[in-house]
Amino acid sequence: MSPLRADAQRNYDAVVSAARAAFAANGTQSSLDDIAEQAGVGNATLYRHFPTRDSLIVETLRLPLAELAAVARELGDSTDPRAALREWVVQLAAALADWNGLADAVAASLTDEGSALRLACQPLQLATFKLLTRAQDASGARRDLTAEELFDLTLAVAWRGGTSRYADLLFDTLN
Amino acid sequence: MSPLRADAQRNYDAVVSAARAAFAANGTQSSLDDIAEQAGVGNATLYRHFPTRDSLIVETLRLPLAELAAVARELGDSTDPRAALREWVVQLAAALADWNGLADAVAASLTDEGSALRLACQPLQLATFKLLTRAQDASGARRDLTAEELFDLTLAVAWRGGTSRYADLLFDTLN
DNA sequence: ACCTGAACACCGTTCAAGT
DNA sequence: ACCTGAACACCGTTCAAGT
Repeated sequence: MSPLRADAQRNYDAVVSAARAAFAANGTQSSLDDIAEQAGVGNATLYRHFPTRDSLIVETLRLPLAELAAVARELGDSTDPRAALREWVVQLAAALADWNGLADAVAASLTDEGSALRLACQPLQLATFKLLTRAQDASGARRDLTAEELFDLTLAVAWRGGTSRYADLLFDTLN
Repeated sequence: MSPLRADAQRNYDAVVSAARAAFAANGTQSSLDDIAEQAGVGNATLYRHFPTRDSLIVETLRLPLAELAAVARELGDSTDPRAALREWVVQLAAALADWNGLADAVAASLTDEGSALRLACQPLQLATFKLLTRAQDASGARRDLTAEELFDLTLAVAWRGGTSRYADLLFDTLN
């Protein structure tokens, strides 16, 4: 929790910026050595700050995750729980499809107990649970579907591109 | 098309056997060097016979692909086109989920023009088209869904394990 | 404390040399 | 014709040496 030394902070930020650019351009499987080089930093410095690829992905996802959290809060107040759930699925699928390989990374993290990415996704799973339950209580979604299943299927939609077409098809499943 | 020399044929078969065992145990991303070693063959011999990983996967899939083709033929004669389509989706998803990484390999091959795996999957896509069209003509499936979309979504179901639960949920989309 | 380049083990792919 | 081990370039990860 102690603040980083100034040069360490600079390196940290440079790595995160380079990682974001590399992930956007070449997906989350981008070479970590390349990212370190783009950041103008020794490769071991990257590992010092981010011992796992997941931990680096999580840091680059900070903003999108915050945005999704805001979306979930808004939708939780909607007067149309069914429409709110639809919108959530669409936005979640789109966000998880933003970078190539991200859906794979998230899916793998779900079975990796200590993963930082898994931890970072828990708010998304919780939001899915809340919005699904609310829709079910308003008879806006079938009762035999669990939040785990819906999150998993949304992830699968993201894996195939995260288009709203597929998200809509998935949503039609909820009737 | 000329037959292989006897020792070459032996090596070929040994590689395919070792690949099948490795794919079943560790997924389709198994190390090719390991497979060659397990087969008791130099690594370059593996490459001589299978210039790409996809081509090796296709050869190991020969039997399951033939079985799926037989299933498709049977279902094409069913008197209940809607039930037949459901069964096809369930079986296709299960087959594509049989090995870890197989769904990823197939998905990647779809955008890889010269892939042997893409070619090998074309009969599956054609069967999906035929069975979907037949169900649609019998008012057993929504008309706004294309065979490409259904195949793609079935692949996504396979990616998440290929359980019949998910295949059923996907099927409920077809109403 | 933090950084660095090099080392290590691994992988996919290619090639010169063998029979 | 076919096989082989070694070579090459690459990657993730770790470590001894620096400041």
